[in-house]
Amino acid sequence: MPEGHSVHRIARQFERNFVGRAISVSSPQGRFADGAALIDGSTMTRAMAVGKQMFLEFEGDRWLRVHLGLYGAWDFSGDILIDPTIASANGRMGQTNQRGTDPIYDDAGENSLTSIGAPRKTRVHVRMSEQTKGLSDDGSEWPPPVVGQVRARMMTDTTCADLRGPTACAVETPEQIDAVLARLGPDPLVGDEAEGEARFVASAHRRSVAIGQLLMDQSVVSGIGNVYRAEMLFRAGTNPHTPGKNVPTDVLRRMWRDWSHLLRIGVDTGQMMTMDGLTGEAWRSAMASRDDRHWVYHRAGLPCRVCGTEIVLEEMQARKLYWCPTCQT
DNA sequence: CATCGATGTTGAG
DNA sequence: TCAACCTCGATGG
Repeated sequence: MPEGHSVHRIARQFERNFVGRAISVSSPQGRFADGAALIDGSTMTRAMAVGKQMFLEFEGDRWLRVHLGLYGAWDFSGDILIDPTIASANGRMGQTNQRGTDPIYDDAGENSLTSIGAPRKTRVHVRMSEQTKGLSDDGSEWPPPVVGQVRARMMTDTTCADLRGPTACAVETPEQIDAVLARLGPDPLVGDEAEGEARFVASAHRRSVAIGQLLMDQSVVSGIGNVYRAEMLFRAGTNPHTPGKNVPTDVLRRMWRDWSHLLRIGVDTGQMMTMDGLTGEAWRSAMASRDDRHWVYHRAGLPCRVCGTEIVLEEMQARKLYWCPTCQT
């Protein structure tokens, strides 16, 4: 699954295009039929993301909770108002293309609304005028045909969002939502940031578990996944195996602030930009392909960009962990 | 065209 | 600790 930044971007799309409107909710695939019936036709009143969880509030004290899991994704089509706080275009959010970006929101240009040769999977269609109402600019119908397994479809008069492959998609009560929220660690984009920092530092510093595991623990800090974990540990110069209690609190504070920084960049650009210190040719080179965009992630056996040591690949909690044994001590 | 692996979590054993 | 979930781009034949 996309890490925390993508979920915040998706929540912003719902905020802009669905909140305040009556939503037709269905489950073309059928597996969400019961839940869909509970909220079908009601007005969405709020959309929010906390870490990798998204919460959509409907009138009548009903919430839809969605977690994309490893390969879930949302497809948006129809009229899409682009949130000014995020970059261009529209289409599929969540999964990433071969270049490691959110294709829909990649502001590199290729997938923008005005571009040609957009990737096959990108469903870019914006109604241009009354005359073409009911039709999209790519010639497809309205509502869009269901393609493949669509767990949930949410539609306003003009905008459609299809959900596929989620780990969680359930209508819940405010109490159930509170219970989920209570289990989540702080998210730099939710609530008071200084308070979040204090919570993160305190909970990480009291644990004997490796910091590499703590960063991935959604009850310690929300939204970090396997890519950001590896990159943050490299940026902090920290050995992933260091017990949380042995990581100096000032280093933990720097890690929290780094996460806040990286998350904002991710939300703004739709890319997991972790080499933001680079400029000019170095940046262009780093952005050229997904495998060239990170300090250590997906670089097993390659020389460390800083010291030349071979990047190590090991398994930590059944997830691949990449790190530089020389730079991270 | 078949198979693999992935930015994740849950629950069984 | 590991299988299941159930999607799709990448990879190899």
